[in-house]
Amino acid sequence: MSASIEDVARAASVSVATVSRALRGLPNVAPSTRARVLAAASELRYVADPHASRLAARRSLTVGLALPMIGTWYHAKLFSGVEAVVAATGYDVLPFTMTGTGGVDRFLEDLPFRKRVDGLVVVDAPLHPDQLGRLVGAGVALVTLGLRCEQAPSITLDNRAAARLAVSHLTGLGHRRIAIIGGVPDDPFRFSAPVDRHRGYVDALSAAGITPDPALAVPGNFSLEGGAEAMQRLLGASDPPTAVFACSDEMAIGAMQVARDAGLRVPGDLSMVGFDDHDVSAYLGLTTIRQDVTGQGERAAQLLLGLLAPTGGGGAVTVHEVAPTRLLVRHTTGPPPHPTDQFD
Amino acid sequence: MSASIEDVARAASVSVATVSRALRGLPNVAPSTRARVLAAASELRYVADPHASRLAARRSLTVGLALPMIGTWYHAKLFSGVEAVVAATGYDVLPFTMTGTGGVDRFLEDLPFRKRVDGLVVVDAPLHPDQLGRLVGAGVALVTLGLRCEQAPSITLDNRAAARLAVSHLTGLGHRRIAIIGGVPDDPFRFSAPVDRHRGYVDALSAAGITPDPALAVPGNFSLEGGAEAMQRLLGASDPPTAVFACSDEMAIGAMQVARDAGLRVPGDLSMVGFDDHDVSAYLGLTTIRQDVTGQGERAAQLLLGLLAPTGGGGAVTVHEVAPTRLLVRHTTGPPPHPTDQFD
DNA sequence: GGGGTTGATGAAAGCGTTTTCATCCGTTAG
DNA sequence: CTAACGGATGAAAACGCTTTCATCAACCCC
Repeated sequence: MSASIEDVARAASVSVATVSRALRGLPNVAPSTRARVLAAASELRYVADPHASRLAARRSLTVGLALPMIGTWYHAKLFSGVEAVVAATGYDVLPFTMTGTGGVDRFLEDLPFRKRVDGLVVVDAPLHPDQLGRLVGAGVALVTLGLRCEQAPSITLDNRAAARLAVSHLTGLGHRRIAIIGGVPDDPFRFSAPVDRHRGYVDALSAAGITPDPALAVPGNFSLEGGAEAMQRLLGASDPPTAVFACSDEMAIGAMQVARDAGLRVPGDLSMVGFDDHDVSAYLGLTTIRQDVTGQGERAAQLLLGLLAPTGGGGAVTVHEVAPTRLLVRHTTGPPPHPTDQFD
Repeated sequence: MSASIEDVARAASVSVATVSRALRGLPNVAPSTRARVLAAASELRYVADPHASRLAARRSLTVGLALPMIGTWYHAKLFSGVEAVVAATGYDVLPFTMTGTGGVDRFLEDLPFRKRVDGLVVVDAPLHPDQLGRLVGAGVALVTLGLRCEQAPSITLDNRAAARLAVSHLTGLGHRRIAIIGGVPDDPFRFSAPVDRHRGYVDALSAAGITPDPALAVPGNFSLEGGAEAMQRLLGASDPPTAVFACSDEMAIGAMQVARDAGLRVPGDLSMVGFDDHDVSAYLGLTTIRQDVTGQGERAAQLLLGLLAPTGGGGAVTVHEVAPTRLLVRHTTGPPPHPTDQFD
C-alpha cells in the first residue's frame, strides 16, 4: 500500500537504521547520506507509521485532555487552546470526556489511557486528589486546570478574590440584598470553583456589613437552564434580591431573561454580574468577571509539553499558576431601585 | 512496568494466541479457558497496548474529525456529538483543526493522517470535491458534514429551503426591505451553506415580488463581531432594512446589539431572524431556524462507524442525509414599522 | 471401527519502527 | 608507522500485539 521504511532504505541504498536516523534529524549521519534519504523519502511520500514508531519508541506522542464534557462554551474554548499548541508540536490530542458521575471511574479504570498518552491535562479535575496522586505515581505527566493539587502543575483562578470583586462592585453600588447563583447542589465532583466563589461572595457581603441570607444562595448548574430556574426561585422568594452574582455568564444570561420576562428592568430593577466573559456577553452588555479561557488552555498545554520534553521532566519544580481575572463593568449593573430605602 | 500479554498467558497457563482470542471475545475458545484468561487479565490489570495491537491488526481504531476550527458554538456541539458516539464504541477520536487557509493543505499533506485514522468526519468540508475524492480513493472511510460530495455519505441541511422559510416569514409579516448577513466575502473555502442560504433568500424575495438589493447583502463572517460590523454597514445605508436574516445566530446577536445601541427597537423597528438555534437564542427570544447540531454530529459518527464495521463497507450505497430544520418564531420578528407605507 | 469433521490450542511469522551493538574506515596522536 | 579514536553505517534484537497455520483430540455417521 504505502511506502515503508524499507522501501526508502532500498531507494536510498542505505539501511533502515540510517533512514530512521536521517529522517529524525539524529546526529551521526553524513550530510550527503541524509540528503539522499530525505530525497528518497519525499519521492516515495513516505511517512512513518505512527503505531509502529510509537510501539518501538515506547512513547505515544499523545496527550490526553480529560474534561467533564465538551460542547459548553468554557470547555470548547479550553479545548481550542490546548489543541492549538499541542497540534503545533506534532503531538496528538486525545479528548476524554467524563460525562456524568460514572465517567470519572471510567476514566480511572481506562488504564488503556495510561498506555496511550504521555501526558494528561485534567480539566475541572473531577478527581480526588488521591486519584490524581495515583496517576502521577503511575508516571503520567499531568497538569490540572481549575483545581490545584500538590503533585502536579496547575492553572487556576483566584476564584475567591474574583467573586469578592464582583460582589463588592454590587455592594459598592448600594445593593444589600444580593443573591448568588452557584454550582450544582449535590456536587458529585468536589469541584472547588463554586465553593471558592461562594466564599468570596460571603467575604464581600461581610465587608459591607451584610449577613448572608441562605435563601439568596441557589444552585444554577452552570447552565442557561439552571440559571433561569435559579432566577425563578429567587423571584419567588419573600424578599427578592436587587442584585445577582451568577457564577457563570451562561447562568447570568438565563437568569436575566427570566427577570426581564417577569417585567424587571436590568439594571433598573435588578443588577446582574456574571463570570467568564462569554463571547456573547460583550454583546449583551453583561457586567462580568473576565478570564482568558483559551489562554489557559494554551498555557496548560505548554506546561505539559514542558514536562514531556526530554529536559523538562527532571529538576523543574511543579509550578502553580494563577490566571488573571478582572471585573468588566458593562451595562447590567447599577444602583438598586431605591437605594435609600435599604439604609434606614 | 505494566503487564503484557505474555504475563497473562503465563498466569493462565495458555499461549498468547489464546489470550488474545479470549480477551477479544473471539470464538473457538473453551469457556473454561476464557474464564481463566479473564481472571488472570483482571488480576494483573492487563490492558492491551493500543499501539502494538493497532500495528499488528493494521487498524488504527481511530476516527479523525477534521473541522475548520473548534471553539465556536457550532463546532463544539458537533464535536460533542461525534465524540459521544465514537467514544462509546471504543474508537478514539483525533481532532484536526485546519485553521486559516494553510490548514487545509496541511491537512492534505499530513498523510500521516492516512495511517492514523480508519475514517474521517470532515466538517464544513473546506476541501475540493477532487481532494475529497482523492481521500476516498486512498481508502479512507469518509463522511462529510455540511457539504455534499458524491463519493461519500454526507449530512447536510437544505439550506436553501431553510433560508427561504426564514425570509418568507419576514415577507409574510409585510417586510419589503430585507437584508441578509452572510458568510465571508472572499470565501477561501468554497463553503456552500452561505451560498445556498443566499439563494433561498433570493427565492423568498422573488416569491414576494421583491427585487434583491445588493446593498442589503453583507458578509458577516459567521461571528459575533462580523454580525455587528455587518449591521453597522446596513444602518449606514441610504435606505436601511426593516428586517435582517442573519445566516447564524451569533451574527444575529451581534447585529441586534448594534441595532439596539443605535436606538432601534427589536422587533419594533427592526426584525431579526437567525440560523442555528444557538443555546442562548431561546433566552434572547431570537426567531431562528433550528437545527440539531449535536444530533448531526452523532449521526455522522454513526454513519462512519457503519462504514468501518466489518459488514458495512461492502454493499451499502452511500447515503446522503438531509437533517431537518424548522422555523422557530420567537420575539425578534414582527411587522415592519409602517407596513402600510410599503404597500402604497 | 475408520475416515472425515469440528473445536480448542500453540508455534511462529509478521506488523513497521527504534535502538543497541558491532563493524569499518579514515584521522590523529605518539 | 602504529595504536587509539571517533564518526558513519548496518545487522539484528526488541516493542507487544494479531493472525495464520498446523496439530491434536474428541466426536459423529455410516
